[in-house]
Amino acid sequence: MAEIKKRSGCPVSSSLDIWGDKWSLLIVRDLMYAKACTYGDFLKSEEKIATNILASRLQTLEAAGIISRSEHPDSKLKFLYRLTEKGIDLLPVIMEIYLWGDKYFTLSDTHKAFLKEVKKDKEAFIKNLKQKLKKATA
Amino acid sequence: MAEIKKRSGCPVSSSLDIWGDKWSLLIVRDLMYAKACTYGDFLKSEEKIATNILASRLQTLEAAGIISRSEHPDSKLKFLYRLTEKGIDLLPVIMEIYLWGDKYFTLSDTHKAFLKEVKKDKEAFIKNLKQKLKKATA
DNA sequence: ACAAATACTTGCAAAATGCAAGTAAATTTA
DNA sequence: TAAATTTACTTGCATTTTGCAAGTATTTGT
Repeated sequence: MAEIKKRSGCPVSSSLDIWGDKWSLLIVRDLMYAKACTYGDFLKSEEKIATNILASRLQTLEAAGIISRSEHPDSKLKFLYRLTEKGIDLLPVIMEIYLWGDKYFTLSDTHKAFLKEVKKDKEAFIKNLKQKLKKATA
Repeated sequence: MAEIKKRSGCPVSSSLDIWGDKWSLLIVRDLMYAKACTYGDFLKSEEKIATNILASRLQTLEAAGIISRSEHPDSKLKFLYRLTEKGIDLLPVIMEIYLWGDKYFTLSDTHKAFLKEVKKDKEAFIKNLKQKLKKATA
């Protein structure tokens, strides 16, 4: 893994240096829903990430301490990826992106329903989900 | 401008399709501080964006309705870029990135001071800044 | 009239992305 | 128990994006 170079001391810039691309936050999104995913689970996502890109992003995110990789209880063939606490802390970012998307895109009924829930009480929703995810931490 | 292709119906994915790269949100960040920037102003930022990339991103962001381009009152040579309301609505996203960065990077005193202010009352800070930016809208 | 400023554009090399196929180990199936 | 399948990747290659340096056209200031 080539280490990540910081373009500046700005925390926004440094954050984007790590996960500022079209795929990283989708991996985080998947883990936010699923709590734990295998490599194959990520490949199944609607956006169809290429397998080499997935491998590369998983490595970067793990190196950055945002996700963890551990053995699957059922099989030595599988591995489980989860959010670390640092990764869980990206949840507010993801949620604000969802809310922006809610305002400026036409959403499916599923997403509409999800965001209706979120908007009822954003803080509570995030807090609750954070707790659930924290319990699943390896 | 090639139009932006959506990878899926997920609002997070669609958002990243527009501004999910290492530069777009830094442009938004600059406008959040400065209210209005010229092309040259963006080039002066610490991260040193390449001029062709800047031109490309400004076009994309304008096409997406996130920023506006208008004439400079002082000179026909200059143009002013500002956030539209859609762009201003990205502020919560940026602020959550700031807060994540605050937790996981070592910050300069300037950034520390800034984030201390934010954390005193996040909602109020965002609301206030939104209003200020809205007044500056072209 | 000439030089400087401003907002880009262009050309090219390097890096990242995307696609398809391949590999190695573990597990399931016949 | 041997063969087929599953799983997590890796590899090779074409395409796209990025980054750097230089160039251009218009306007402004001297």
